[in-house]
Amino acid sequence: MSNNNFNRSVQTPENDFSDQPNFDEYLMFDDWLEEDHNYVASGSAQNSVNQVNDDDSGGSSSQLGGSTTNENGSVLERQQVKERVAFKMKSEVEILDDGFKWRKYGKKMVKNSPNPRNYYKCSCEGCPVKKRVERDKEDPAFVITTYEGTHNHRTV
DNA sequence: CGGCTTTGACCTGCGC
DNA sequence: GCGCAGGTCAAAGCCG
Repeated sequence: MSNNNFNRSVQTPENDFSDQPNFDEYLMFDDWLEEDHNYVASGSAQNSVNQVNDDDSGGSSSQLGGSTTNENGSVLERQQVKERVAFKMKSEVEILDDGFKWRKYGKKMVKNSPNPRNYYKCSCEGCPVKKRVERDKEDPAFVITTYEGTHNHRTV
């Protein structure tokens, strides 16, 4: 299954990004739907994010995972949404060489952040994967990347 | 010349 | 029903 290829690349960022000098820290969320909502709506979850980055402890990240299981409807809803993975890392550049080739198709100012959000599609024909990239509103040194979908091909 | 980025406009969903 | 915000499209310009 080629899914594994994509999963592997996002779940072990240190492998793919080891040659990127700026990644002092990174943080990854599996199925970050609820956190994403909180982040956009109020920024409350973002404090947790900062805590994790500040502390870099496994306990904090499990706190994020545990907070997503309280609503019946949203669990079902989440299962219907295509795979989404978000992670935040310390980087000066927004365009990371993650093994795939991306084409920018949009840029948008978002309400809760002074920084624009950039939209990218995988430029491999037929591949449905998209990603959003935005800078942390409080820590511009951090970049928040959200991958949506699964690559149906191997790395470019 | 081809591919990519930029940028404004348009569409859609959601909350009030 | 209206307004707002997010997401996508498409034309034009730029760069290799």
